[in-house]
Amino acid sequence: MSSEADRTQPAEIGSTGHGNTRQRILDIALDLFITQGYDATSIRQIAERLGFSKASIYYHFASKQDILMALHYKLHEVGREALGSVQVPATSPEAWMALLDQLINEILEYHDLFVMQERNRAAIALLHHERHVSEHDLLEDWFHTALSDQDIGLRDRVRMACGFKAVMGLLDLVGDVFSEVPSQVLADLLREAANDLMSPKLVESHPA
Amino acid sequence: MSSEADRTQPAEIGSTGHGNTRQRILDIALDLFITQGYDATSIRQIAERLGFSKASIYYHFASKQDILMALHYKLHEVGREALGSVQVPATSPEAWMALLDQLINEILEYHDLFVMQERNRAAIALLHHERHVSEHDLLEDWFHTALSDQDIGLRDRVRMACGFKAVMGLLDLVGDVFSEVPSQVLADLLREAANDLMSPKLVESHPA
DNA sequence: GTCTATATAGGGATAGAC
DNA sequence: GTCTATCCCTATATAGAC
Repeated sequence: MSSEADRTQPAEIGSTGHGNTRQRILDIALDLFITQGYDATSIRQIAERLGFSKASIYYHFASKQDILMALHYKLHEVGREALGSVQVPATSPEAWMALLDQLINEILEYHDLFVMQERNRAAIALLHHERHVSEHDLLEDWFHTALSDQDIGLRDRVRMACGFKAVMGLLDLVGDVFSEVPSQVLADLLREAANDLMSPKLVESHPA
Repeated sequence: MSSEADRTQPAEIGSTGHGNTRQRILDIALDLFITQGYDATSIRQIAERLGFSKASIYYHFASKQDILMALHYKLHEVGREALGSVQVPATSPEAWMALLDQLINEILEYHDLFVMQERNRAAIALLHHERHVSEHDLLEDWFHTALSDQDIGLRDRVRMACGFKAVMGLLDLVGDVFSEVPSQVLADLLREAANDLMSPKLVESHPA
């Protein structure tokens, strides 16, 4: 999919043992960006955890923003991949449910990246603004756009939004409130709930 | 409820016209903290919008954190108020729905404060840590705690969580995706959806 | 209550040795 | 690839005049 490096699949399994320093930096940064936020995290802090000096970071990344960029870009890849199959926004709750189904898988697999994204909206918005990154293959933006479709009845749109936010919201709760629950069990219950939401009990206020 | 000042009700209506500078600072800060984030917002920026110099801010607030604190504290008040009626966590989806009902009202009324809170989690966590603020009368924390109740069946807990997250999530969407929809219409559709979620179509996996 | 000026600290980033 | 040393800038916060 990308141009050269395809060692970017399972994220962080160091090949031999000397480990990819670049990847270690990304792992540490991901953790700190989640717990402290991007702005409150200094290069010094990252270097400290790494066991190296501050300057050494700049051999692997041109700037602090570049680290954020790299993490953010991974989600772009995930988005492009997941959205590869569907192009046109889903205009029915049923089709929407199929998308939520996929989304749940992605969220479970790339949990930390999603959380990081959500907790650093401001910093990432700046990134987009300053570096002219296209946002159209980001999962969250795609869903947002789809929800803006005025051709869908308002009642359906609200329910679709609820389903979407319920799924995204479980992000915080897994590992906290639901830490004792296996992901797959949680995912199934979530799917069931979303499904109920997407097929309302009775219908009357539908337009046309 | 508090000790002395009770001019804190509708938030920002300046009494005469000279306006409460302190309140103007809070309004500006609230806006900037939402759009740029707490860390990325400088005192200089706030002062600039105010038309005053940087130092003048420090006459009204002891520190930048104090500004965040004041905003955060308002949500505490809201929480205490709203939670005054209920003490024991709601152990049934029906009781939970009643709480969501209240929550929707609070969110609509204090929309910006809620958004600010959500977008500056890290900074506010620091606040709690360094200043030993009790979190127990914050709406979001209260709901979180309630959801951890192991006595509630897992299936119900998940649905309660979904309802909660759906309600909280509509926060971002109002004014964006649903900007053309009157709040009350949106609120009603939201209530309807949450209600469906809280009373599943068929039940069998309930424990005891 | 608001100003100017300043103290102090820490951050991002670069230069150049090893 | 990593180090030490350093530059430069901006930020929070304070002192003291008005």
